[in-house]
Amino acid sequence: MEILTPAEENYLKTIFKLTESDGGKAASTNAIAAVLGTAAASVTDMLKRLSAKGLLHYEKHRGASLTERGNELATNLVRRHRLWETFLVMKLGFSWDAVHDIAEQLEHVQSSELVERLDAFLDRPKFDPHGDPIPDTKGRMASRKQVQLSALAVGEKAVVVGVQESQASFLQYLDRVQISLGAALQVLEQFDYDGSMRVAVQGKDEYTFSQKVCENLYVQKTK
Amino acid sequence: MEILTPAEENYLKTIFKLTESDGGKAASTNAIAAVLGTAAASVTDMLKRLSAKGLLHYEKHRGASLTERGNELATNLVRRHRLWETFLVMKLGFSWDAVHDIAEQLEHVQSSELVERLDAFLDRPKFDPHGDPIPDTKGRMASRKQVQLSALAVGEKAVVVGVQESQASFLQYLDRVQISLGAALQVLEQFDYDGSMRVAVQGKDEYTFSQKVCENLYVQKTK
DNA sequence: ATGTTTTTTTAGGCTTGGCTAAAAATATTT
DNA sequence: AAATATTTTTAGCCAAGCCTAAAAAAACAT
Repeated sequence: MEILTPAEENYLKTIFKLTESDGGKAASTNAIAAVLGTAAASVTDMLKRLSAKGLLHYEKHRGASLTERGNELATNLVRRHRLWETFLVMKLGFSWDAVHDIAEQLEHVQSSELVERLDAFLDRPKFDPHGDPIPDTKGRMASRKQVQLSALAVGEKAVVVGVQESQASFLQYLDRVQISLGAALQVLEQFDYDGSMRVAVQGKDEYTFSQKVCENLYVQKTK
Repeated sequence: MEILTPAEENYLKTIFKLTESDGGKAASTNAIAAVLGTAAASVTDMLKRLSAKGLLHYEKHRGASLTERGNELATNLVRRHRLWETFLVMKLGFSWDAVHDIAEQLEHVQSSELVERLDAFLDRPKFDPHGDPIPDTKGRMASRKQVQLSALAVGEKAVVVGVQESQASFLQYLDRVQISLGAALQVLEQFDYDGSMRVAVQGKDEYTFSQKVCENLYVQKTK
């Protein structure tokens, strides 16, 4: 496992995201520069260096795409980022939209044992607080895109697809309020004061769920 | 709050430790170089830069000592380091001697809100797993030097001076086994298998304490 | 007090990861 | 297909943080 600098890791991550969101096409110099907020010339420089290290394929004027090794490292970085975001929200009580910048720093801490223990501490979550899947040690991840119930706006409809923490007491509570995997929900009202929500379950019953419940429930939006 | 690079922070921390352990005398160039593992010439360089930033007093051939501002920043870094070490041991289950290198990285993450929330999450601990005091936001810290009971060797004697987590259930347990603040202990036997210890309490009763108990009990060594 | 040893500083270089300005290659228009 | 516009690369520069080798200052010994 070669060790990369934070800057190198950020390039890999950026190229990873760009190629992913653009169906596997090579990432262009300008696009990378735009994401990282650097000059295009700096990108060209770095692409040469990373290419020499075997982490990406690069040909002049032709953009960059990750090698298998580069992909592995980038996926692992995404894993670290999403685990830290989960930690910040679930354990430290940050709101899910305030954690990105801190996770950007934490993701560069080098220690595979730390990541492994953090994963275990969080009960091996499959999704981060934004609903993005967390890759496992081998880079595999769920493909489903889900969000916390608490992230929905009034009026939105969704289907329950999972829970973050699956303690018996929480599952019993869900049973009590008629919620099971696949249950259809619609947000009727939101109370900023304590983060609770009034929600229609299966189009008939209405319940008010506390913030804690809303954050533990994962849903997929529907129309 | 100016932002320092990790390298700058490390210099401040080193000078902080050196002047502290040497009764306030200025830290010498060579001593700093030895701690950081860098060349003396590099230290001279950096001392000039930090002096220009007003973080330390530096005169040629006369060593360096922190200004008030430098002291503040260094103390805050120590706070962050010790909080992260506490997190790694108490929450992630690292052994207390394996956390230093990881904390060295985590301490450089820039976010005062993160540190504040981490502190709260850990129940505002006063000492880290090595028994060193954790400075509070204003830089104040306990002066007592204490260690976890689990850090003692067979035969060593000590006096109970505090607990890490002070939930009612733990305090009740202590009551049950005759332990209160100031109780005299002597380690009679240690079981590597599960980290438990047989301990003499007040020179008369003997109890076997689980690893969890031994890690939650803070003691001061006696002869 | 003078010479020797140790410590510290200066001088000059190197790498990383940035920058700008100009040149070259590629894409797009007409 | 030629002209124009855009993208990318090259060339040259910079700061941070490190290095080595040599010079200078301070400390120690005789």
